[in-house]
Amino acid sequence: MTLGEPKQGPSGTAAEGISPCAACSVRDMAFCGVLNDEELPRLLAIFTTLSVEAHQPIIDEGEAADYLFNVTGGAVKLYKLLPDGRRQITGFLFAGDFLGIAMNEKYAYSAEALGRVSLCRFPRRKLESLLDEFPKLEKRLLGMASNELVQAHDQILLLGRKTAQEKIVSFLLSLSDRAAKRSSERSPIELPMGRADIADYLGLTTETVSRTITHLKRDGLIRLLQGGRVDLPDPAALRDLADGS
Amino acid sequence: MTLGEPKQGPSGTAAEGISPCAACSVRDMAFCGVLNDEELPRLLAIFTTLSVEAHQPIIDEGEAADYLFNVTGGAVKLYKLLPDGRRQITGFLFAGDFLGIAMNEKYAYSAEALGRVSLCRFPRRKLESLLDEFPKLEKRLLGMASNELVQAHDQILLLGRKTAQEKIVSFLLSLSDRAAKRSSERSPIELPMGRADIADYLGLTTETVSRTITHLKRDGLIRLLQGGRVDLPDPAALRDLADGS
DNA sequence: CGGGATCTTGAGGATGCTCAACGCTAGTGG
DNA sequence: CCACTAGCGTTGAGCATCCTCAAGATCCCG
Repeated sequence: MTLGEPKQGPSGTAAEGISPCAACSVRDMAFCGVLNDEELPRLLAIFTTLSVEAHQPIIDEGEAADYLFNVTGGAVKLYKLLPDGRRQITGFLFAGDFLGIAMNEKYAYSAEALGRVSLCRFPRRKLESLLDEFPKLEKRLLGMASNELVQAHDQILLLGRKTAQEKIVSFLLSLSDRAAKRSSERSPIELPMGRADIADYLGLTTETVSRTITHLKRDGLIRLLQGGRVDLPDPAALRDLADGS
Repeated sequence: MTLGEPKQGPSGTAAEGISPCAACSVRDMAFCGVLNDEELPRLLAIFTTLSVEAHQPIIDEGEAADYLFNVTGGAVKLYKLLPDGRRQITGFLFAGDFLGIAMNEKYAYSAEALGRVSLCRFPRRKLESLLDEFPKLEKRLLGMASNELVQAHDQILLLGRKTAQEKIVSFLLSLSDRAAKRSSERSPIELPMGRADIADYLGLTTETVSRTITHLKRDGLIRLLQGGRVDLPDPAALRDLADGS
């Protein structure tokens, strides 16, 4: 089972009556942002909002890709597994990110809620019909896919050729950059994921992640705050560390 | 400079007069395949064919992404560099593959011809206009971008969590699969790239690539033939090795 | 047939992993 | 209110995989 229907939260009721898009804080960042107020109802008609509790699955690799999602709040991890249990996290999603571009009838990876997550869920067939109706929607998705590919190649460079410290620093900076795009503060940054998730994202072990963070802390390059928040006092120095220059 | 104009080969003349698409062996696999004979002239009007000699650059990371390409023959490597010279090859392209989806005004990586390469070159602006005219073209590109994302995530899993042997075996199998799609034989496969390129693609060194190949050879899992060709006598056994099961 | 590049093989070493113990924190229930 | 516990993070010691450095083998092209 892909999505636990019973876990559908109380926000599902918000879809009745008033438009959830009106109050949506990520509408401009998400792909829906290209639709104007007259076109939006066509989109509204096909999606439902829902929320998923922490640690609950959202999609499972290999299942039929019947739904696509927009993350409107919270954080999501995407991952793939090898038969013996080794895990690679392929990405983290935050508010405004789209879930499901990378598919092929079947989902290419699994997704799980990091904390409580709010989502808009679109039936793929219906969304594809809308793409025919609104070419600018399709153009937007193509642009987002292109951006995701650029990021994927950055991650490939990181995994293939960077040291543990460069990986950690690159990771922190990318979180900082993405927070800035969501018009949050650039620093301190939130770390909604645990050390094991960071390790599986960067191709390391939890021990190495922990040690490297301790090292950065001792060098005064980062500061650990309450609630898993991290302060980056000298972003410029970190940028240099991130690619070994 | 992105593309050495003087290197433009004699095939450039083929664009005058008869359609190069009529004789194109990869038309069905490439994105042009969705256009019928009446629509094709609109595409013909905007692109030029050219060939690039071995080891010559095709695009450079960071340059303005003014052109997109279709590979019609030969092989191409895509790569990114770190400031200190470390290199990560992010992919190899063969006949029928599209070059340039992953961009953002600027190219996200560099591309270089492995041997002599034949290309169709499209000015991006003009191609984007055509996308408005032919939505099915845009749909096809979105589908290709989606496929590329799936493959990128496979590569991320490989780089983050696979051993040297699993990486090599996965690589050989993926070449075999892609050759099969181009309706070539599934085995033996061609290796148009050197050991150093394979190493930079898999996040290894040339020595480790060489040793691992030697090891596979001793175990009878592969056979090295003339001209850098490799025979895979037992694909099923290799599939098991590829993901550690 | 010669020479440069590429590939292979070997020995030693370093980065990051494995295995293990300890500390911290938050949630729980008495 | 506090002891208890479970999960997570940190630290340490030893080790394995893969890298580095080096030399020899092979191939390819002139």
